[in-house]
Amino acid sequence: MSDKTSLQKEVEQRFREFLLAHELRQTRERFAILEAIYSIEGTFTIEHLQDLMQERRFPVSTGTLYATIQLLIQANLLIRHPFNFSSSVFERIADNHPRSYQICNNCHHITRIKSKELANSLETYHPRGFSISHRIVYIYGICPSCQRTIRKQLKLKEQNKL
Amino acid sequence: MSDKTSLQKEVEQRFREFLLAHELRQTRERFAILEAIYSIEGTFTIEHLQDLMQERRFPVSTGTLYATIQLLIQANLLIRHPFNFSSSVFERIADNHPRSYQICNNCHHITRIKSKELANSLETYHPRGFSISHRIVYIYGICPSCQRTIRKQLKLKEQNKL
DNA sequence: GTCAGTGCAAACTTTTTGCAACTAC
DNA sequence: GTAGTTGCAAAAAGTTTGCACTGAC
Repeated sequence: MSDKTSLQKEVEQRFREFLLAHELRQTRERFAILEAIYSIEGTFTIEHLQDLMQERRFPVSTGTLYATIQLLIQANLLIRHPFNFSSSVFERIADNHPRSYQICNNCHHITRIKSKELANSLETYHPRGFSISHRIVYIYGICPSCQRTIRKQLKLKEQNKL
Repeated sequence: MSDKTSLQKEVEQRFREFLLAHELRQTRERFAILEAIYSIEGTFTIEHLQDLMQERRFPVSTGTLYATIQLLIQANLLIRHPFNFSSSVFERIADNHPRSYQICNNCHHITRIKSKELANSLETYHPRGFSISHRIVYIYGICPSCQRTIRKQLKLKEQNKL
Protein backbone atom coordinates (compact mmCIF):
# COMPACT_ATOMS: atom_id res chain seq x y z
CA MET A 1 0.00 0.00 0.00
CA SER A 2 1.46 3.27 -1.15
CA ASP A 3 1.67 6.53 0.77
CA LYS A 4 -1.37 8.73 0.68
CA THR A 5 -1.43 11.43 -1.93
CA SER A 6 -2.69 14.91 -1.10
CA LEU A 7 -5.91 13.99 -2.90
CA GLN A 8 -6.26 10.94 -0.66
CA LYS A 9 -5.80 13.09 2.41
CA GLU A 10 -8.24 15.70 1.21
CA VAL A 11 -11.07 13.28 0.48
CA GLU A 12 -10.42 11.46 3.74
CA GLN A 13 -10.90 14.75 5.54
CA ARG A 14 -14.08 15.48 3.62
CA PHE A 15 -15.48 12.04 4.39
CA ARG A 16 -14.56 12.47 8.04
CA GLU A 17 -16.51 15.72 8.17
CA PHE A 18 -19.45 14.12 6.40
CA LEU A 19 -19.57 11.25 8.90
CA LEU A 20 -19.31 13.67 11.80
CA ALA A 21 -22.08 15.88 10.46
CA HIS A 22 -24.34 12.88 9.97
CA GLU A 23 -23.40 11.28 13.29
CA LEU A 24 -22.04 8.19 11.63
CA ARG A 25 -19.06 6.20 12.86
CA GLN A 26 -15.56 6.51 11.52
CA THR A 27 -14.71 2.87 10.93
CA ARG A 28 -11.58 1.33 9.44
CA GLU A 29 -13.67 -0.25 6.71
CA ARG A 30 -15.13 3.04 5.53
CA PHE A 31 -11.76 4.72 5.20
CA ALA A 32 -10.15 1.67 3.64
CA ILE A 33 -12.88 1.60 0.98
CA LEU A 34 -12.50 5.30 0.32
CA GLU A 35 -8.75 4.90 -0.05
CA ALA A 36 -9.16 1.97 -2.44
CA ILE A 37 -11.65 3.89 -4.56
CA TYR A 38 -9.31 6.86 -4.78
CA SER A 39 -6.50 4.58 -5.90
CA ILE A 40 -8.56 3.76 -9.00
CA GLU A 41 -8.38 6.15 -11.93
CA GLY A 42 -11.51 5.98 -14.02
CA THR A 43 -14.53 3.77 -13.58
CA PHE A 44 -15.01 0.56 -11.58
CA THR A 45 -17.68 -1.96 -10.60
CA ILE A 46 -18.52 -3.43 -7.20
CA GLU A 47 -16.83 -6.67 -8.20
CA HIS A 48 -13.67 -4.83 -9.26
CA LEU A 49 -13.62 -2.92 -5.98
CA GLN A 50 -14.11 -6.04 -3.88
CA ASP A 51 -11.20 -7.73 -5.67
CA LEU A 52 -9.06 -4.65 -5.04
CA MET A 53 -9.90 -4.70 -1.33
CA GLN A 54 -8.78 -8.32 -1.23
CA GLU A 55 -5.50 -7.44 -2.97
CA ARG A 56 -4.94 -4.63 -0.52
CA ARG A 57 -5.32 -7.13 2.34
CA PHE A 58 -8.50 -5.52 3.59
CA PRO A 59 -11.35 -7.78 2.49
CA VAL A 60 -14.81 -6.42 3.24
CA SER A 61 -18.24 -7.94 2.82
CA THR A 62 -20.52 -7.05 -0.07
CA GLY A 63 -23.03 -5.50 2.31
CA THR A 64 -20.44 -3.12 3.72
CA LEU A 65 -19.27 -2.23 0.25
CA TYR A 66 -22.74 -1.29 -0.91
CA ALA A 67 -23.49 0.64 2.28
CA THR A 68 -20.24 2.61 2.09
CA ILE A 69 -20.73 3.39 -1.57
CA GLN A 70 -24.14 4.84 -0.79
CA LEU A 71 -22.52 7.06 1.82
CA LEU A 72 -19.76 8.19 -0.53
CA ILE A 73 -22.33 9.10 -3.15
CA GLN A 74 -24.22 11.13 -0.55
CA ALA A 75 -20.95 12.77 0.47
CA ASN A 76 -20.32 13.78 -3.16
CA LEU A 77 -17.12 11.77 -3.32
CA LEU A 78 -18.43 9.24 -5.82
CA ILE A 79 -20.85 9.07 -8.73
CA ARG A 80 -22.75 6.30 -10.45
CA HIS A 81 -22.82 6.18 -14.24
CA PRO A 82 -25.68 4.90 -16.41
CA PHE A 83 -23.35 2.73 -18.49
CA ASN A 84 -24.07 -0.90 -17.76
CA PHE A 85 -27.43 -2.54 -17.84
CA SER A 86 -27.37 -4.99 -14.99
CA SER A 87 -24.53 -3.82 -12.79
CA SER A 88 -23.46 -0.41 -11.57
CA VAL A 89 -20.44 1.54 -12.76
CA PHE A 90 -18.87 4.05 -10.39
CA GLU A 91 -16.22 6.74 -10.52
CA ARG A 92 -14.60 8.95 -7.92
CA ILE A 93 -15.22 12.67 -8.22
CA ALA A 94 -12.46 14.72 -6.70
CA ASP A 95 -13.69 18.20 -7.52
CA ASN A 96 -16.90 19.89 -8.56
CA HIS A 97 -15.90 20.85 -12.08
CA PRO A 98 -18.22 19.59 -14.79
CA ARG A 99 -17.32 16.18 -16.20
CA SER A 100 -18.15 15.09 -19.72
CA TYR A 101 -18.22 11.70 -21.38
CA GLN A 102 -18.60 10.58 -24.94
CA ILE A 103 -20.32 7.22 -25.33
CA CYS A 104 -20.49 5.21 -28.54
CA ASN A 105 -23.91 3.67 -29.15
CA ASN A 106 -22.27 0.97 -31.20
CA CYS A 107 -19.14 -0.24 -29.38
CA HIS A 108 -20.20 1.27 -26.02
CA HIS A 109 -16.75 2.67 -25.54
CA ILE A 110 -16.60 5.54 -23.06
CA THR A 111 -14.19 8.44 -23.43
CA ARG A 112 -13.76 11.27 -20.99
CA ILE A 113 -13.90 14.64 -22.73
CA LYS A 114 -11.63 17.34 -21.43
CA SER A 115 -12.99 20.46 -23.06
CA LYS A 116 -12.58 23.69 -21.16
CA GLU A 117 -15.05 25.29 -23.54
CA LEU A 118 -17.73 22.74 -22.65
CA ALA A 119 -16.93 22.93 -18.93
CA ASN A 120 -17.08 26.71 -18.91
CA SER A 121 -20.39 26.87 -20.73
CA LEU A 122 -21.88 24.46 -18.19
CA GLU A 123 -20.60 26.45 -15.25
CA THR A 124 -22.40 29.57 -16.39
CA TYR A 125 -25.76 27.95 -15.73
CA HIS A 126 -27.11 28.35 -12.20
CA PRO A 127 -30.55 26.97 -11.39
CA ARG A 128 -32.45 29.23 -8.99
CA GLY A 129 -32.16 28.17 -5.34
CA PHE A 130 -30.52 24.84 -6.18
CA SER A 131 -27.05 24.43 -4.70
CA ILE A 132 -24.96 22.46 -7.17
CA SER A 133 -22.56 19.76 -6.04
CA HIS A 134 -21.52 18.57 -9.50
CA ARG A 135 -22.49 18.39 -13.17
CA ILE A 136 -22.15 15.51 -15.60
CA VAL A 137 -22.68 15.49 -19.34
CA TYR A 138 -23.10 12.40 -21.47
CA ILE A 139 -22.76 12.79 -25.20
CA TYR A 140 -24.09 9.76 -27.08
CA GLY A 141 -23.36 8.97 -30.69
CA ILE A 142 -21.14 6.97 -33.01
CA CYS A 143 -17.38 7.11 -32.64
CA PRO A 144 -15.13 7.61 -35.69
CA SER A 145 -13.94 4.01 -35.82
CA CYS A 146 -17.48 2.60 -35.66
CA GLN A 147 -18.57 5.04 -38.36
CA ARG A 148 -15.97 3.55 -40.66
CA THR A 149 -17.01 -0.03 -39.80
CA ILE A 150 -20.68 0.72 -40.41
CA ARG A 151 -19.91 2.40 -43.72
CA LYS A 152 -17.91 -0.65 -44.86
CA GLN A 153 -20.72 -3.02 -43.87
CA LEU A 154 -23.26 -1.01 -45.84
CA LYS A 155 -21.04 -1.05 -48.89
CA LEU A 156 -20.59 -4.82 -48.70
CA LYS A 157 -24.32 -5.34 -48.32
CA GLU A 158 -25.04 -3.23 -51.39
CA GLN A 159 -22.46 -5.10 -53.46
CA ASN A 160 -24.02 -8.43 -52.50
CA LYS A 161 -27.43 -7.26 -53.61
CA LEU A 162 -26.25 -6.08 -57.01
CA MET B 1 -56.26 2.99 -26.79
CA SER B 2 -56.20 6.52 -28.19
CA ASP B 3 -55.40 7.60 -31.73
CA LYS B 4 -51.77 7.95 -32.63
CA THR B 5 -50.26 11.37 -32.31
CA SER B 6 -47.91 12.70 -34.94
CA LEU B 7 -45.05 11.95 -32.55
CA GLN B 8 -46.25 8.34 -32.30
CA LYS B 9 -46.32 8.08 -36.07
CA GLU B 10 -42.90 9.63 -36.46
CA VAL B 11 -41.16 7.32 -33.99
CA GLU B 12 -42.96 4.31 -35.43
CA GLN B 13 -41.54 5.23 -38.82
CA ARG B 14 -38.06 5.67 -37.39
CA PHE B 15 -38.23 2.32 -35.61
CA ARG B 16 -39.48 0.69 -38.81
CA GLU B 17 -36.47 2.03 -40.69
CA PHE B 18 -34.15 0.91 -37.93
CA LEU B 19 -35.52 -2.65 -38.01
CA LEU B 20 -35.28 -2.73 -41.79
CA ALA B 21 -31.70 -1.49 -41.79
CA HIS B 22 -30.72 -4.11 -39.22
CA GLU B 23 -32.71 -6.90 -40.91
CA LEU B 24 -34.90 -7.40 -37.87
CA ARG B 25 -38.56 -8.35 -37.96
CA GLN B 26 -41.40 -5.93 -37.58
CA THR B 27 -43.49 -7.66 -34.95
CA ARG B 28 -46.69 -6.51 -33.28
CA GLU B 29 -44.98 -6.70 -29.90
CA ARG B 30 -42.18 -4.32 -30.88
CA PHE B 31 -44.55 -1.67 -32.13
CA ALA B 32 -46.95 -2.11 -29.23
CA ILE B 33 -44.08 -1.58 -26.78
CA LEU B 34 -42.88 1.48 -28.67
CA GLU B 35 -46.40 2.92 -28.62
CA ALA B 36 -46.80 2.27 -24.90
CA ILE B 37 -43.44 3.92 -24.16
CA TYR B 38 -44.40 6.97 -26.18
CA SER B 39 -47.66 7.24 -24.28
CA ILE B 40 -45.62 7.81 -21.12
CA GLU B 41 -44.42 11.31 -20.39
CA GLY B 42 -41.31 11.30 -18.27
CA THR B 43 -39.50 8.33 -16.81
CA PHE B 44 -40.59 4.74 -16.24
CA THR B 45 -39.27 1.37 -15.06
CA ILE B 46 -39.61 -2.07 -16.61
CA GLU B 47 -42.23 -2.97 -14.03
CA HIS B 48 -44.22 0.16 -14.81
CA LEU B 49 -44.05 -0.58 -18.52
CA GLN B 50 -45.12 -4.18 -18.09
CA ASP B 51 -48.16 -3.06 -16.07
CA LEU B 52 -49.00 -0.53 -18.75
CA MET B 53 -48.85 -3.21 -21.46
CA GLN B 54 -51.27 -5.28 -19.41
CA GLU B 55 -53.65 -2.31 -19.07
CA ARG B 56 -53.46 -1.72 -22.79
CA ARG B 57 -54.53 -5.35 -23.34
CA PHE B 58 -51.22 -6.28 -24.90
CA PRO B 59 -49.32 -8.23 -22.25
CA VAL B 60 -45.74 -9.14 -23.21
CA SER B 61 -43.15 -11.26 -21.47
CA THR B 62 -40.27 -9.76 -19.52
CA GLY B 63 -37.77 -11.18 -21.97
CA THR B 64 -39.43 -9.46 -24.91
CA LEU B 65 -39.61 -6.22 -22.96
CA TYR B 66 -35.90 -6.23 -22.19
CA ALA B 67 -35.00 -7.22 -25.74
CA THR B 68 -37.15 -4.49 -27.28
CA ILE B 69 -35.83 -1.88 -24.89
CA GLN B 70 -32.30 -2.71 -25.95
CA LEU B 71 -33.34 -2.20 -29.56
CA LEU B 72 -35.04 1.11 -28.84
CA ILE B 73 -31.95 2.34 -27.06
CA GLN B 74 -29.85 1.35 -30.08
CA ALA B 75 -32.35 3.12 -32.33
CA ASN B 76 -31.97 6.31 -30.26
CA LEU B 77 -35.62 6.32 -29.32
CA LEU B 78 -35.01 5.65 -25.63
CA ILE B 79 -32.43 6.42 -22.97
CA ARG B 80 -31.50 4.90 -19.64
CA HIS B 81 -30.94 7.15 -16.64
CA PRO B 82 -28.51 6.54 -13.77
CA PHE B 83 -31.15 7.27 -11.15
CA ASN B 84 -32.00 4.08 -9.31
CA PHE B 85 -29.55 1.72 -7.76
CA SER B 86 -30.97 -1.69 -8.43
CA SER B 87 -33.44 -1.14 -11.25
CA SER B 88 -33.26 0.79 -14.48
CA VAL B 89 -35.08 4.01 -15.21
CA PHE B 90 -35.90 4.83 -18.82
CA GLU B 91 -37.28 7.76 -20.77
CA ARG B 92 -38.30 8.28 -24.38
CA ILE B 93 -36.26 10.73 -26.40
CA ALA B 94 -38.23 12.24 -29.22
CA ASP B 95 -35.63 14.63 -30.60
CA ASN B 96 -31.91 15.18 -30.39
CA HIS B 97 -31.93 18.42 -28.44
CA PRO B 98 -29.90 18.38 -25.24
CA ARG B 99 -31.83 17.30 -22.15
CA SER B 100 -31.00 18.45 -18.65
CA TYR B 101 -31.99 17.16 -15.26
CA GLN B 102 -31.58 18.48 -11.76
CA ILE B 103 -31.23 15.77 -9.12
CA CYS B 104 -31.42 16.35 -5.38
CA ASN B 105 -28.80 14.37 -3.45
CA ASN B 106 -31.06 14.46 -0.41
CA CYS B 107 -34.63 13.69 -1.51
CA HIS B 108 -33.53 12.21 -4.88
CA HIS B 109 -36.22 14.18 -6.63
CA ILE B 110 -35.60 14.64 -10.35
CA THR B 111 -36.63 17.76 -12.23
CA ARG B 112 -36.29 18.34 -15.92
CA ILE B 113 -34.61 21.67 -16.67
CA LYS B 114 -35.83 23.56 -19.67
CA SER B 115 -33.15 26.18 -20.18
CA LYS B 116 -32.54 27.37 -23.72
CA GLU B 117 -29.31 28.95 -22.51
CA LEU B 118 -28.00 25.62 -21.25
CA ALA B 119 -29.21 23.75 -24.33
CA ASN B 120 -27.60 26.24 -26.68
CA SER B 121 -24.27 26.20 -24.91
CA LEU B 122 -24.21 22.39 -25.15
CA GLU B 123 -25.04 22.42 -28.83
CA THR B 124 -22.02 24.55 -29.62
CA TYR B 125 -19.69 21.73 -28.65
CA HIS B 126 -18.81 19.28 -31.41
CA PRO B 127 -16.32 16.51 -30.68
CA ARG B 128 -14.08 15.83 -33.65
CA GLY B 129 -15.26 12.94 -35.83
CA PHE B 130 -17.92 11.82 -33.35
CA SER B 131 -21.45 11.98 -34.74
CA ILE B 132 -23.76 12.97 -31.90
CA SER B 133 -27.14 11.36 -31.42
CA HIS B 134 -28.05 13.10 -28.17
CA ARG B 135 -26.72 14.90 -25.11
CA ILE B 136 -27.78 14.62 -21.50
CA VAL B 137 -26.76 16.75 -18.53
CA TYR B 138 -27.26 15.82 -14.91
CA ILE B 139 -26.90 18.54 -12.34
CA TYR B 140 -26.58 17.13 -8.82
CA GLY B 141 -27.03 19.15 -5.66
CA ILE B 142 -29.51 20.10 -2.94
CA CYS B 143 -32.94 21.40 -3.87
CA PRO B 144 -34.36 24.52 -2.16
CA SER B 145 -36.81 22.61 0.02
CA CYS B 146 -34.16 20.18 1.29
CA GLN B 147 -31.83 23.10 1.99
CA ARG B 148 -34.46 24.53 4.32
CA THR B 149 -35.01 21.17 6.03
CA ILE B 150 -31.30 20.64 6.57
CA ARG B 151 -30.88 24.15 7.97
CA LYS B 152 -33.71 23.55 10.44
CA GLN B 153 -32.21 20.25 11.57
CA LEU B 154 -28.85 21.88 12.19
CA LYS B 155 -30.46 24.62 14.25
CA LEU B 156 -32.35 22.09 16.37
CA LYS B 157 -29.21 20.08 16.96
CA GLU B 158 -27.29 23.15 18.11
CA GLN B 159 -30.07 24.14 20.50
CA ASN B 160 -30.08 20.68 22.06
CA LYS B 161 -26.37 20.87 22.66
CA LEU B 162 -26.49 24.25 24.39
C1' DG C 1 -41.26 -23.28 -45.29
C1' DT C 2 -37.71 -21.10 -42.64
C1' DC C 3 -35.85 -18.98 -38.89
C1' DA C 4 -36.12 -14.80 -35.97
C1' DG C 5 -38.98 -13.60 -32.18
C1' DT C 6 -42.00 -14.75 -28.34
C1' DG C 7 -43.72 -16.77 -23.84
C1' DC C 8 -42.68 -19.20 -20.01
C1' DA C 9 -39.96 -20.73 -16.45
C1' DA C 10 -35.62 -21.58 -14.75
C1' DA C 11 -31.02 -19.82 -14.05
C1' DC C 12 -28.10 -16.32 -13.05
C1' DT C 13 -26.50 -11.84 -11.32
C1' DT C 14 -26.87 -7.97 -8.50
C1' DT C 15 -28.44 -5.83 -4.41
C1' DT C 16 -30.71 -5.91 0.09
C1' DT C 17 -31.78 -7.80 4.56
C1' DG C 18 -31.62 -10.29 9.17
C1' DC C 19 -28.99 -11.54 12.87
C1' DA C 20 -25.07 -12.52 15.82
C1' DA C 21 -20.59 -10.70 16.77
C1' DC C 22 -17.79 -6.69 16.98
C1' DT C 23 -16.10 -2.03 17.87
C1' DA C 24 -16.39 3.17 17.77
C1' DC C 25 -18.05 6.34 20.77
C1' DG D 1 -22.10 -0.05 28.19
C1' DT D 2 -24.69 1.24 24.17
C1' DA D 3 -25.76 1.49 19.74
C1' DG D 4 -24.10 1.67 15.04
C1' DT D 5 -21.41 -1.35 11.88
C1' DT D 6 -19.73 -5.49 10.07
C1' DG D 7 -19.65 -10.36 8.17
C1' DC D 8 -22.07 -14.02 6.70
C1' DA D 9 -25.65 -16.26 4.56
C1' DA D 10 -30.08 -16.21 2.97
C1' DA D 11 -33.65 -13.64 0.52
C1' DA D 12 -35.25 -10.51 -2.76
C1' DA D 13 -35.04 -8.06 -6.92
C1' DG D 14 -33.59 -7.50 -11.55
C1' DT D 15 -31.99 -9.43 -15.84
C1' DT D 16 -30.71 -13.13 -18.98
C1' DT D 17 -31.17 -17.60 -21.03
C1' DG D 18 -32.99 -22.15 -22.98
C1' DC D 19 -36.43 -24.32 -25.32
C1' DA D 20 -40.74 -25.25 -27.57
C1' DC D 21 -44.04 -22.72 -30.14
C1' DT D 22 -45.53 -18.95 -33.14
C1' DG D 23 -45.70 -15.80 -36.88
C1' DA D 24 -43.03 -12.40 -40.13
C1' DC D 25 -40.78 -12.74 -44.26
